[in-house]
Amino acid sequence: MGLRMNDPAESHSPSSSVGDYLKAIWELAADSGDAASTKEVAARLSVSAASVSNMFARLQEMGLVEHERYRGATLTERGKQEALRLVRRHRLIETFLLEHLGYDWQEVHEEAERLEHAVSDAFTDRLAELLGHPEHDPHGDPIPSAEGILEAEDSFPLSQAVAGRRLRISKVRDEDAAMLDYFGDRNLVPGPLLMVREVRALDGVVIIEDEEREVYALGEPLARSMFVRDELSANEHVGKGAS
Amino acid sequence: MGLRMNDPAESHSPSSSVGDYLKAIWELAADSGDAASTKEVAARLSVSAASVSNMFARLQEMGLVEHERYRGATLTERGKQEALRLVRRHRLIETFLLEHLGYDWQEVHEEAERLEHAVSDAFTDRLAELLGHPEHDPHGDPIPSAEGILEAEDSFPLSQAVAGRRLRISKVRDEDAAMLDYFGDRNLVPGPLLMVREVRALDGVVIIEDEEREVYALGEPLARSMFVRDELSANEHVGKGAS
DNA sequence: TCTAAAATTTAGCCTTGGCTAATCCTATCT
DNA sequence: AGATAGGATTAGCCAAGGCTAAATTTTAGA
Repeated sequence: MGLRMNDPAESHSPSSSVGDYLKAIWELAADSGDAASTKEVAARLSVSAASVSNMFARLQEMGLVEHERYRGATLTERGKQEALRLVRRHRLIETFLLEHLGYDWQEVHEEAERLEHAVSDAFTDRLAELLGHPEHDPHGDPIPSAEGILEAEDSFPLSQAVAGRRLRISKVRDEDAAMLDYFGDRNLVPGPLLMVREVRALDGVVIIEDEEREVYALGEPLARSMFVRDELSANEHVGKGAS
Repeated sequence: MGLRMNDPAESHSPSSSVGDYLKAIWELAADSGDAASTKEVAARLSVSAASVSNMFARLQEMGLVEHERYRGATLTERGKQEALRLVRRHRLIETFLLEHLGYDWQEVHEEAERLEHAVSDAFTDRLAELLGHPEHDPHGDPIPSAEGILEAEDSFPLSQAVAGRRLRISKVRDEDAAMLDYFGDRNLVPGPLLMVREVRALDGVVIIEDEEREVYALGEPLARSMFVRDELSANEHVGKGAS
């Protein structure tokens, strides 16, 4: 944008495009564990693979990702912090839209996606205060702290549950509006307890019962979009430490 | 960026740059009455004159301004509506930042300037509802309606007042942070009544007294930044209709 | 009226972030 | 091992919006 500067540290806050890439890489790493491939990022951002390839090189230049040719990109520490800043903004903004402006689940994502690039850190922190410093957004996703720390994740998709367990819904995927609606209409939102009646390997259907004894059979796509946490509180923390 | 379309009507919402130009032209027209010159717009947007010249041509192309070479630009009806949409957003956002997020006068402008390009009309209208459909922002500036109608302006700068009049502060210019602070600290904000003690042609100093009998001598720059309205309520509405 | 200063426009260049088409790796299948 | 499909990269292009320097038009002063 015209401002010349040789400063190699480039402390500008990244453009909105750059931020979108960082967030996409972060999200992909979060659930595939691995480096984000050109193709995955392209799909997520609705952009051509060539553009992604191009941007990977620029992000590397800026010190935001590590990129080995033909091998995908992973965030550097700085890249991760930047991504988390955006995630924090996004989730706080979503919370605000849902709780104070009467948005419904589907409308929220798009608006937050635009706003997260326009607000300052000062705005974000004051918004957090207005909202009472929530630790999760209404989907159940944890909100990174202002210092860029994200709560460790101990939930797993309902599709991996075992029958007979008591579970608590921790979050629902916010990618598909129709699913969000389905869950929302039935009060299958973060918070309530569930009982797992059956997990059918045959077709991936999971049968659950909620606290009102209502029973639902969820097909695999739905079961993969609902995340749950084991409900056994403070007694089973063995075998998770080392190994 | 990249979406091909021949549609001459170009119903895209304008880019943030285009919006900035439209708003600048609108604001300049508002207080100079005339077409906005290249130089004025350049100064207001901190951009080179060449860039403005360039953009004037593009805005003309888009049907947003009327531009005669070497003669400045004026908004078309469409351009004006677009500018008013942004002004509405800006003023509602400022109101929200001041009233709900604890911003102070100086911080507000910059944040609103960025946000006004990122929010949707839906957001704007819901925000208006949250705020109770205010008709003025905290500076005293009227907020255009969702339909793009702006209240007629009947205030004038204090520098044009005459001694002995009772006036009500209707707004303060929000361009200079130091001035805003000066006014804010002394509760010279939209609302209160003033008595004009003296208007000194010699040096432009205006001497006023507020409702607490506090007396202030304001130099011309300050007096030009405070806008007032005659306080004589519902008896003098003659000679304003036709003619 | 003529001329010089000021404002405006034009020309030519840059960066960001897209795109398509062509080429190049990698990995997989036979 | 070798052929080949599919993902990744490169090459070359585009538009938006900036910039500076040079040219042009207006305007104001003598």
